[in-house]
Amino acid sequence: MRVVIASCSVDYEGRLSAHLPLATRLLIVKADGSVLVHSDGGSYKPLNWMSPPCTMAEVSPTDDEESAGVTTVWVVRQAKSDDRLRVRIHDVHHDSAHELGVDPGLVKDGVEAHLQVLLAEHIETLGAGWVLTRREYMTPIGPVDILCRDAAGATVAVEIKRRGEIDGVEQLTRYLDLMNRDPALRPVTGVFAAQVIKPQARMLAQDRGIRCVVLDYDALRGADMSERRLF
Amino acid sequence: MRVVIASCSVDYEGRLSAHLPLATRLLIVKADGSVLVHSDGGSYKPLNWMSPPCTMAEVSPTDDEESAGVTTVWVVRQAKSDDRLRVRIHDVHHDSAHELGVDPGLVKDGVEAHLQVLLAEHIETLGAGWVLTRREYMTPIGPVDILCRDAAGATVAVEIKRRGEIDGVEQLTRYLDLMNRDPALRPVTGVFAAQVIKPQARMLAQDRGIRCVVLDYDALRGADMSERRLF
DNA sequence: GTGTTAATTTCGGCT
DNA sequence: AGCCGAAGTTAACAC
Repeated sequence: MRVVIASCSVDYEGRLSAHLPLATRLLIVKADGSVLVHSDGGSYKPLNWMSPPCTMAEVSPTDDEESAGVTTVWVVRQAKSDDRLRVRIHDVHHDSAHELGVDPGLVKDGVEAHLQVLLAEHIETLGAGWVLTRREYMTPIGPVDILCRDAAGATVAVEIKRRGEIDGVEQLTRYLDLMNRDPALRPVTGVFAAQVIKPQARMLAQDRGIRCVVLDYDALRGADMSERRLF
Repeated sequence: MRVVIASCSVDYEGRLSAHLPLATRLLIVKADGSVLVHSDGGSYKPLNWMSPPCTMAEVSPTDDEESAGVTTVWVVRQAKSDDRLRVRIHDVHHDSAHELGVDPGLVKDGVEAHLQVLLAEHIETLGAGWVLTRREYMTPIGPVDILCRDAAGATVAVEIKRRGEIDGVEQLTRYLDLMNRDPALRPVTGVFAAQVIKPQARMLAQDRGIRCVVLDYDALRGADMSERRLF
């Protein structure tokens, strides 16, 4: 990986045309030839970039560029499309290369989908005698995370979030409104399940007769592990 | 902006939990306190990050961490949510800070939206006597870029792309199918307009009775400029 | 490989 | 400020 701090202007031609006026920026050249142009702000998205597979060539500036103060030009070309990036470098403040090796990669955990699977497999967490009807129950306005029946046989719609906020309660409310217009399902009650439920969301749920359940992810996973060991 | 190359492990807790095992990576700390963790591959998306507004604090490792070889720990906290990032740094291969100044920002040009405005203002480019009905004509499956009438008064739907590829033809086909089911609009023909039209897209369009038009962006802009000067 | 959908999406435009 | 939709989206997963 090569890391460069330099004043430069950048032009991209591809799905659109884009131009970056002269300024000091961070340039990153990765091992696969991909290039990122970052400013000292914004989010993780670069101002400009070229995705792999691509090739990076360092060429001499044209006469016009040289008289404008350009010392080096990077020409980056996409291998499959005809996207191209031209980085006109003026002053270089830093330039270093580093051997990083392969990255073991990100391990994600506790994502909503995983919580959903675990809760569906242990639906009795919500109450003794509860039975799973199905996961991802499709409605015209989207899938209900879990549909199940309580001990009395009444239908319950469950909305699962890692963090319970107001928009999750709104989502569940829309599902409940819809399903309660269906004579075959009515009456349907709601459970809002999350690892953490924000006070505002809890208030709103309470106000709408929706039960809030705080999920213990480690306990659910633990129960799942020990159960799998038994069979 | 601070640029660090170091072996580190990273843990993120927030909307999800994520862990990066020990490896050498590029760490970027921007002026607003935001942090990016990049590997030597992948796309422009970092392996892990913290978006502004956030605060970054360098703290001493715990005893456990220190005995595991950790020399420094970065604790990054989101200002508004309780997202947090913990970067456990082992060996530092590079560490430098740079003053970048404000970035003038990206200038986009030739984007589809601009083409759409220009073509709408010069719809006679498609044929003498053609009249604009409206831009961004909404349908249940999305907006049709331009709806107009040809010299004979027949309705024409125009799809505009900078680069005409197959998916653009598919998109226009969906609109045409839909609109031709509406007795009030029927019959609706299609024009696929782009600065460049790929042979495969042209073949598909031809096969479906869709007319292809190559747009000359500079000519459209030129016509627009000279016209604006007149009034 | 191809298509479909989620994302710690980000980003811009509009109400 | 919030809502909606596009993005040079990217990335993971199903088929």
